[in-house]
Amino acid sequence: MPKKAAPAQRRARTPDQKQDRRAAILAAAVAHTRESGLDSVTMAGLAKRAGLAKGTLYLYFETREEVFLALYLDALAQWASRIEAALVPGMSDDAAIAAIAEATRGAPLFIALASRLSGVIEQNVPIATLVAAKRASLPVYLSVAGRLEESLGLAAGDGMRFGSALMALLLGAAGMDTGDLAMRDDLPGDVRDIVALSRFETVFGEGVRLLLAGIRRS
Amino acid sequence: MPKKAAPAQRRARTPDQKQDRRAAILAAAVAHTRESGLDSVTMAGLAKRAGLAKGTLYLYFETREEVFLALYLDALAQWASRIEAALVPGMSDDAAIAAIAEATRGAPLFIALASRLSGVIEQNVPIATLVAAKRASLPVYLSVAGRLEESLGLAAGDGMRFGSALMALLLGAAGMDTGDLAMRDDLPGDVRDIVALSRFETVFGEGVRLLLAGIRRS
Amino acid sequence: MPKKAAPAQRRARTPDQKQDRRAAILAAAVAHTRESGLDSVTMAGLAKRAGLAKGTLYLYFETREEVFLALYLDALAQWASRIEAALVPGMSDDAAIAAIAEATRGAPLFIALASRLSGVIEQNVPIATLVAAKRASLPVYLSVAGRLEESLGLAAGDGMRFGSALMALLLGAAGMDTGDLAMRDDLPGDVRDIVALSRFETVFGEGVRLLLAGIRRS
Amino acid sequence: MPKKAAPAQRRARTPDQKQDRRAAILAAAVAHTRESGLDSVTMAGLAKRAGLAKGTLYLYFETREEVFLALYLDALAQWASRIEAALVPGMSDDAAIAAIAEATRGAPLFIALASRLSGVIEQNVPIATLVAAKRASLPVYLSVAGRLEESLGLAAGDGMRFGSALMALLLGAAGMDTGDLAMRDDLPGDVRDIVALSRFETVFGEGVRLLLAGIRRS
DNA sequence: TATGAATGAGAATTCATTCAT
DNA sequence: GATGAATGAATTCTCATTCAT
Repeated sequence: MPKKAAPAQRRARTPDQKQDRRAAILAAAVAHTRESGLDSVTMAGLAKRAGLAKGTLYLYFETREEVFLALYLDALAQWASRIEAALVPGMSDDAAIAAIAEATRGAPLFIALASRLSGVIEQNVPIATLVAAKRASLPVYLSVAGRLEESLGLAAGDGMRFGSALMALLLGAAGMDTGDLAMRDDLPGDVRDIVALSRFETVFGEGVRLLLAGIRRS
Repeated sequence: MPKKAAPAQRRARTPDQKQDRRAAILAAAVAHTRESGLDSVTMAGLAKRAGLAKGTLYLYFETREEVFLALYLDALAQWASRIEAALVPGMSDDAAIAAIAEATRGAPLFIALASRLSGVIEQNVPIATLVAAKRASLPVYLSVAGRLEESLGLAAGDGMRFGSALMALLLGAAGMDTGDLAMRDDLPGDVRDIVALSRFETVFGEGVRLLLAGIRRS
Repeated sequence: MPKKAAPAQRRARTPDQKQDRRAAILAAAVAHTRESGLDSVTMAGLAKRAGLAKGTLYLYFETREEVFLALYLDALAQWASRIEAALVPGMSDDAAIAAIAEATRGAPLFIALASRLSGVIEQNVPIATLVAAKRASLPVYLSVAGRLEESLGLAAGDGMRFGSALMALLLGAAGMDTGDLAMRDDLPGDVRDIVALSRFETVFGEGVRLLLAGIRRS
Repeated sequence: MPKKAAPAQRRARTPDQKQDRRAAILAAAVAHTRESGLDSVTMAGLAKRAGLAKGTLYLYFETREEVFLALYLDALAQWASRIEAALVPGMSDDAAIAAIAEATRGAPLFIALASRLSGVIEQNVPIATLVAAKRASLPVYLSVAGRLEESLGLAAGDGMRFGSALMALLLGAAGMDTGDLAMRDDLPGDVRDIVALSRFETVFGEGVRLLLAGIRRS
């Protein structure tokens, strides 16, 4: 007796529907990442979470890395809008530093993705997709740079210089962060002190302060 | 099921000989990394390259990550000595910036290892080894910080503040670097320009300049 | 690093086909065991023998132990049906003893699997699978027990008591069996006699006789 | 500068000293087994525990299995003496059953070793050692058999017949035992009942009762 | 006698991707 | 468009045993 196949997911025919489904996949990825970390994202898990079959994912993204790249673009846009919202013209440097730190604190996904961007993601994505992504990200960078200039009173061009350094600092400080290590109670006190030297909060906060002072002076 | 054994490599019996063998393993790892990248290092490959049996590696390092950690400590020491040798009291800021950039350029292994330090390496190493590593690295950091202070005429304490930010910037700029991407000739011109924005040289160089100006001002 | 894939074996799409494929894997395992013993079963070997890729095995069994557990359930069912077929109401005790011994002789796989059941298999199987297996085996035990009662004229409940002891005796006698050892011609005569004391046939046969006499008397 | 080797263990020269060292190794094995189980015994662990070097072990035992075989002979002797001490002439069958069960309960090492005897140990031991072991164990079996006869009033020869079946039952019941499984609280009630059917205590106790009744009747 | 450095075979499992249906 | 069965490469670590010293 031949059995019926399991009923397939309703097909997405219109561009809007396809866009929705794409968004649903990304949402599943975000949710999974929040719970279990970026590295544990698998295509199978994503599919199940999105209520789709594994193969279907490949109708929307050519590779796993393409999912991450799309995720990155979303996260970048979000981070940018948080930063821009937090920066207001005429604010003090201290306030700006605090605002930047605060906006960044809330964007762990952005940090995780940005760290992997050049190392892994860009190596495994069709060139056309990469070109599109680069083109899509430029205006975001420019926008943040512009906002930095106007809110901090920087000279034209300094927004981008400051922004680039800021981004590097952000990634580096995140990479140096020892995470839960500082909380292990089996660490000797002196070692705990050493570990504390590379806490994200400290390194990033101090670094931003220096960068801002530097851009003012230059 | 009893296994066979077999004599092979001359045995390292004295502490000195054992130290040498350990160093030989690390040297093999460095050589392999230089050719094929850090991620492609496997214990089997390492063993073959060092002319040892796989099991022998585990007499010297408990896990693969412990190899990396040892590698990091060596690379850190080398980087530090390059930096310290390049920094001389009384040098101009521009000269210092160039010296730091130059010293770092020659230490790609250090950068690669540092990037993975907290993310992967520290998660997979016995706590005792980690403690030892942390304790071993502190004097190196302090030494670099001291050298920064004396050569750049920084106030006490500013060497460490500057150094931490410098390290973060270094890692971040390395992480942002798009590597060979900028050289692909199938990239449209506008995209190539975008990619160029995150070249390591540029980002790191500009960033160091800002940091140094900032520490001077603060 | 993306992996390649490749089409190969015809796909099992319907539940029936999947059941067939599952059975084919188990058949491969049985064949291999018969030739080389249970302990030499490897997933790689199984895959090759079944004409499948290694990964495919894991679509049907979550772990190696799950294969063994499935094998056990099959072997149990077979052993039970052999026993039940051999036991007929009204047969003499001697005939029953001979029948049980005979039925068991032909089930070396069952014995091998049963020996490992609690020691290894049950320790490495998802709890849900274990529960299902336990539930599946109960009716078999009950059926054998019932058959023992009706064919041997045992009181209600005595079938299970006798059956449990029988199973223990079976496993123990199999475990004591020295196998080929008795046939080595480099054994001194006196030692050969000692070894003969623990031959499976002897120990099991005598033991069953005692158990049966015991259950009759009790 | 050549370093001194670590001071070696004082040499055992007289037969007594050698015997002592051998005993020390076995004692280490017993201690380890009690803590972590038989399967986790490694030659390296044994050496460390006995305060010897790995190579030294091989001066006293040719293979790992030979250690187990020696362990078995000790455990057998102990179990036999417990059994014999517990069996007194004129005792009731019920008392005898209880005594046997009790004596066995306290000999988990004996059970573990006996289970592995023919399967693994005897396969990996030099034939001469095996012959010696077989010859050494016969008088023990005979002694137990004799004791069974005199304390239970069995006919000549029945002691050995009963004893063989008893041993098989013992091993089999131990092999069927599900150990900690019965205590897992994530098991459904019905499954827990099934698991309980193969508890060592129950199966062995009931089995001995049947065997004894059987030998009385035959 | 004692040491301990060196050996190396051996195996389970994951998961991105493809493509027949 | 959607499905999900099939693929197969890729890698760490253990430990009994040997033998040069």
